[in-house]
Amino acid sequence: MRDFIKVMKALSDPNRIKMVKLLQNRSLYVCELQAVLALAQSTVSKHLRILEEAGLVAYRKEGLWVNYHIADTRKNPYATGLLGNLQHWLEEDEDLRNLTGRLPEIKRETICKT
Amino acid sequence: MRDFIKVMKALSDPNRIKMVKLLQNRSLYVCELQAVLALAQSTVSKHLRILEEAGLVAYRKEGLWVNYHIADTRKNPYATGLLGNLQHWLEEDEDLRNLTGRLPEIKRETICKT
DNA sequence: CCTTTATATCGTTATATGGGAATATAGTGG
DNA sequence: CCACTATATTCCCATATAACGATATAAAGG
Repeated sequence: MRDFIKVMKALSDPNRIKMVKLLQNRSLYVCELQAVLALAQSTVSKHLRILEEAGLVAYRKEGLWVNYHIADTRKNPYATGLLGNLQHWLEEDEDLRNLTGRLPEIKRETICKT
Repeated sequence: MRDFIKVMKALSDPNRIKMVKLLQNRSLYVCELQAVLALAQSTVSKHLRILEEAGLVAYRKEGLWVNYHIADTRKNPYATGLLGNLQHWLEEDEDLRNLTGRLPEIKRETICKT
């Protein structure tokens, strides 16, 4: 029950849903997500932690950068189920379309270096 | 997006999850749910409203009583999907097993009449 | 119309959640 | 070790949520 609720709560927030849908296109660095979503860095970091603890995403450290991607270790069956659904759900969402459309312009090199 | 979030939020609360799982066994009156879950009547009523607005449950008025059941109208695809998943998810949950086991003893006639 | 009973809504309170600024941590390069 | 950068954590504020009691509504029967 607790694991199920973790997944449900994680996917109850629009920004976290956007993160998951974006990551289903390709893996992203924290600073890239920050740029696409126009959120404070701390906010992005916190959301990612919630998604990670729900078993929805995972990360790989690359030096100073952290690359987030959809979790492939399917330890949590509810996460697996919802991620599967989300691959076809919300495809028509206007907001999400815009974000996804801007993904190609987003590159760590041009975004993160201040 | 809004509809999706409604479903996720509705299923982010343990008592509402229990309600849905119980209703997947059989339809129940408000007072029956109140008895099984040991919650205040107003609390049960509010939870049911949230579930109903998410498209997860529906009700039928029977005189003074209101009979709630799993929604069959497929207006909300997310509700349909999650309800499908919940038919086999959480089957091992201890807490839920206990509640479901007590369902046969629960009857409107003996519970609701003060 | 009045009473009774089942359910819904309102008001209040305690806790949870999302947001950003500030600070801490970690990795990289001098 | 020091400076710099990306990310994580902490702190605080505003809002959302869940719980209950009290009250309102609705249906049934005198």
